[in-house]
Amino acid sequence: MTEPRLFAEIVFPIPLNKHFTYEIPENLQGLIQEGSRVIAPLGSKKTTGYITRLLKTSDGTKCLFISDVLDLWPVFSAELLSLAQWIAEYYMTPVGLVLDSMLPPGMDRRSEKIFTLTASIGEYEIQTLKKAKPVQSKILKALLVYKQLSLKALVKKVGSKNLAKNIDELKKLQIISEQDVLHDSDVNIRFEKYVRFSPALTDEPERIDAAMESLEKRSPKQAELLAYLKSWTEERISTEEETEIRQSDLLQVNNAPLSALKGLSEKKLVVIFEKEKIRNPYDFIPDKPRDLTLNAEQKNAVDIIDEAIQKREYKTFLLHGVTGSGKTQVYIESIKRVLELGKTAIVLVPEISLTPQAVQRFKAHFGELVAVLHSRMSMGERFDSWRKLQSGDYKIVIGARSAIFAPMQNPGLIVIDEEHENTYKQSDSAPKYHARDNAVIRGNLNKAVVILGSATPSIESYYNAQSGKYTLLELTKRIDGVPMPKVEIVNLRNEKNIHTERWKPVFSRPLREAMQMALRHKQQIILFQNRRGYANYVECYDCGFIGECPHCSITLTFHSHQFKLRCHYCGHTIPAYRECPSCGNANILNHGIGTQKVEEQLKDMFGPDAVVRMDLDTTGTKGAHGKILEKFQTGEAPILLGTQMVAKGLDFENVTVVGVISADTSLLLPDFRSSEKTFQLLTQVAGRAGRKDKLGRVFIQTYNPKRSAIVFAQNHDYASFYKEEIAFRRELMYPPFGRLVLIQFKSQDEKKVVEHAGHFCDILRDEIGRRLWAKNQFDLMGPVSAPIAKIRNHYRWQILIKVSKSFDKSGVHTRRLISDTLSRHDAQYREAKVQIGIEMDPYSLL
DNA sequence: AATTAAGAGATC
DNA sequence: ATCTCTTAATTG
Repeated sequence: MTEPRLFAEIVFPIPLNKHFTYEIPENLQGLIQEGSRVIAPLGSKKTTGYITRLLKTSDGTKCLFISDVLDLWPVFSAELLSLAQWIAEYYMTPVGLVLDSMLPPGMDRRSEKIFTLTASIGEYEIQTLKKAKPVQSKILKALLVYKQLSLKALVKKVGSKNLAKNIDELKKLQIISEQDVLHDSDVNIRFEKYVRFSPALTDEPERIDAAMESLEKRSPKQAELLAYLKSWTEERISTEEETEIRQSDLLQVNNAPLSALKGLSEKKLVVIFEKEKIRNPYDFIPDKPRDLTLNAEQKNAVDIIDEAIQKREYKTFLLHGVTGSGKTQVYIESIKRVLELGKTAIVLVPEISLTPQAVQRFKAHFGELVAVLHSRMSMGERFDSWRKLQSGDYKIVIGARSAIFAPMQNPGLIVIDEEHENTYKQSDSAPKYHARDNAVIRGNLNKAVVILGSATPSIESYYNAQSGKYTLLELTKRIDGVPMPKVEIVNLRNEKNIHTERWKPVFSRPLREAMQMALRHKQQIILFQNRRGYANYVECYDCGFIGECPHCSITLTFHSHQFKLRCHYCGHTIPAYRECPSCGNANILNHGIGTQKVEEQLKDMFGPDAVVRMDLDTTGTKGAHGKILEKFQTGEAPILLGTQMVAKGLDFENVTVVGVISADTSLLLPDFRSSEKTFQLLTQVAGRAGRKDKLGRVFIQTYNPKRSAIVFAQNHDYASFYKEEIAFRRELMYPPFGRLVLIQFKSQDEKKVVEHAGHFCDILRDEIGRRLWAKNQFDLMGPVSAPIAKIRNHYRWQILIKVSKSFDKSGVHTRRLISDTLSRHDAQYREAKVQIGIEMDPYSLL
């Protein structure tokens, strides 16, 4: 009796919104499940694909066999598969790409065609061919030298592109042959060699001594190794630890050559074996846990959260706690409850605050159960974390946004720390998802509790808490009774010399005086300026010429260190102007303030060693981040200056003065969220001041002292800020009342971009028009040139769609509208030259 | 006549 | 995404 035939639906990690049906060969039946990774022939080669569904019958006519299965267990659980489906639909991204982004990079495998010479060909034959078939002659020559080459390598060696026909001819003549070779994955399990006594010897310890004696004379090194291994083993047995020793350690300690060990192994005295090595960049010994005594508010929050945890139901909490109110303690306590139920936990933090210190804090409580996942780890490190999470060895993951896809078994709790942070929105590559929103979906699928924590919740989340979608928990007091810092607003317009000086002052008098006072008392200072480089832009005083990037339509930023002008979008760098390239005069002005300029002035005022600067330019190398913070922590440098990086989660006891050099940098951006962002930033920065018994002072410098984002931040008044902001959002139908979709058009050809954007918009209007029931529900903005009209030589245009959420709650209508428009536009106007990108719920409109 | 460059179409 | 096939332009 033959087994019934089985089929499977597969998606591939390619930008193609389609699945394929394959047949499962008999020998793989039972090994392939929904969520498995397989190798299957696609087009002319084999590729890694993901099984989304098992089928009893096939629909199509053509149907190939799956070649192989890649893992013992499916890499995607049923819940992750569902989550991927949801993301694919909501963000209008092919499922294959979504699934791909859920795995650590480097795991997939693909095949490649490799060509080899089959006939014996020499210089003579190659020369003969040269006239009639020069390309074929070149192919043979390359193969003669390199023996075997892939198509890609062949193209490179030969120097021409379309080799297919020539290769076909050579194949027919049986001069060359091709082979489909399956490549290994880029990342693999790493093994390490270990040594221990042979089992026979451990039973009869006296034989060890006998062996040592007999080796003493002729092989002293071997005897030495045995002696060391013996004492090692005895010590290990007494502490009930594993008795094996890492081969490299054993050899290094005894300064012995590998051959000595080999000798012992040949005599069957020791066994050398391989063990998996887990690559973990956070492999330090955990600290002692900090005191976890909770205050009344924290305890109350934990109790309410715990109630939901015990019910094993989905529920989302918004934990609104002022800076320094101890939200992390609430997380840790909640995680403990979840672990007790045999469940696991996911903790998301913004990428920049994923410091070793932050990880250390969780490791102190959960030790070896903690895994870390973020994009700055190496492939091997991510792969190992991922595997041990899947196997259940790790119970907790701390990671950046993509850790929301961690392969946890039975997650019971998902924490999103600083939930308002825009780093949770992926906006550069597909899928353009929001990790916080995905967390809520995943929580639902896994019946897990979700905690969104923030001192300054996003307007959307707070609204959800108000309307009952989330449950609001508040922490209004700082731990240990530390008072909120006193915030002073400094109106820069009142600062003297502003009109007589060409350069606007960096430091106002009040801030300067407070800094001097703090330094005198050996206290520390944190300064915040949300723009790196030296100056915003350079301008010629005489003719008005402004330095701009030739590839992107933005001004160049002056970096005084290297005396260069740099584009912050594409990195284009040119020497700074000594005289104006337009009029030739040497009257170049630096406008605006960057961290470098601030640093320079600080060094002038307080000496060259007083400041450490932390921004993208100084934290480029590995470990630089930690070194800078250490310099500040030890008090070596009393002033820490930086961009956003210094605003987040840093706790230093001795900081009494915090200064915001310019609050206007983020306030004046053309973005409906600019005042929300400013409020959040100022509140976060202010939270860095004052610990324990020292009262902190915060100075906010601005030219717009009346702006509500600034005034409310001064008073630590989230409620009033929310009230004002939500009214504005409601009136203009911005989120959370409306849904935004950004459609971007990109091309090197400016005319084409404009044309396509216009055409797309026409169809969009037409599509809206034919939906009579939807009339006036969609608001179109554009097409317009994007705020940054050109990046890396690509011109950018955009259309913004705004739709009321009360009309289209789940977004189906909007997605339908867009996909209909897309297919019509594609059909009439198919041109690869213009890229169209669709982003749901864009975070930045820039 | 052969090669090269560019565009369209399909992938089970 | 990546490969293959088609078509038209380029070249000696």
